[in-house]
Amino acid sequence: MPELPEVETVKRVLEPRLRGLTITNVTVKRPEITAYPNAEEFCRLVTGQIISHMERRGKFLILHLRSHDRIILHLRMTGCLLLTPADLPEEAHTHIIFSLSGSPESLPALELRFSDMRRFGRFWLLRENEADTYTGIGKLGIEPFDAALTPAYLQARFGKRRKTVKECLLDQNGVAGIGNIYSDEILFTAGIYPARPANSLKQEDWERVAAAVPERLTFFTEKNEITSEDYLQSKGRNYRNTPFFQVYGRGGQPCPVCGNKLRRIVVGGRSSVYCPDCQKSEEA
DNA sequence: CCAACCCCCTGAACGC
DNA sequence: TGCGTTCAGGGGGTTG
Repeated sequence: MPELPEVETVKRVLEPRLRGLTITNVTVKRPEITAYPNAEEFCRLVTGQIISHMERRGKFLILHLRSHDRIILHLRMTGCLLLTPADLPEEAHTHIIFSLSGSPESLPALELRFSDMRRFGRFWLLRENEADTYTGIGKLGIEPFDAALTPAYLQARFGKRRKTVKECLLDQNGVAGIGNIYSDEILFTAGIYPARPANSLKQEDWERVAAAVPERLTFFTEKNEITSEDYLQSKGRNYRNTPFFQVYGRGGQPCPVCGNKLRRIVVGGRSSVYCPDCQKSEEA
């Protein structure tokens, strides 16, 4: 499910509450979820470790441990991370449970639970200084809020490619964190037809894309803001920014800018919605 | 290098 | 009602 704004929201909700907690036990119910090392080894290495802080990189979450080992995870399509009192019933499709200690004694014991209906999500554990040849984080492109995200960067990276501009935005090794929803939203804001070949974009087009990427991702991240109580209450699935989508999932409805009908097409195998009038296939 | 497929999984929505 | 098909916001792998 989640793209950068959702992963960032998970990080913002959980990070302050996880800091300093000790992982006293780990239960892995579906061994395939731990991509590296194997489930048994994963549990052995994680047990007893203390969480220092949490980070997001692209759509990955990284739990930094005080030992400088780190737990890395990717939610993929339906993964969900919940910090919950240990006595609450488990969500369906709960595959990994981290028992935690260290919260104030007045509060009930906590668990960090990973549930994932489609089981595409993955966990990794990397020891301090262990080379990361497993997760793909090392190949990720720049963060969307990095000052390095300039029109020149995009043009240099994608300007000669024949693939569509939408596929370029989805390429995690160019800019990390954009998925199918926000690529549509970004291209709508930039006024660019999603199936346009990247090598047909002009300087001014890349300028609009470079501006729209951080602007839209910031906007949708802020719309997702949620208290940790509401986050838990909604099972981590209350993405409150969805009413603010301008085009995603709105094929056939009126364009929020010009009122003409939004159209749905397939680009790079992904469903894509755009406004034929606001996003011309060629610049005038 | 690239495009065009395949795979991983479950569940919701839709058509007949 | 039931059954089959299609689709879903993630990524990776193989083939030609």
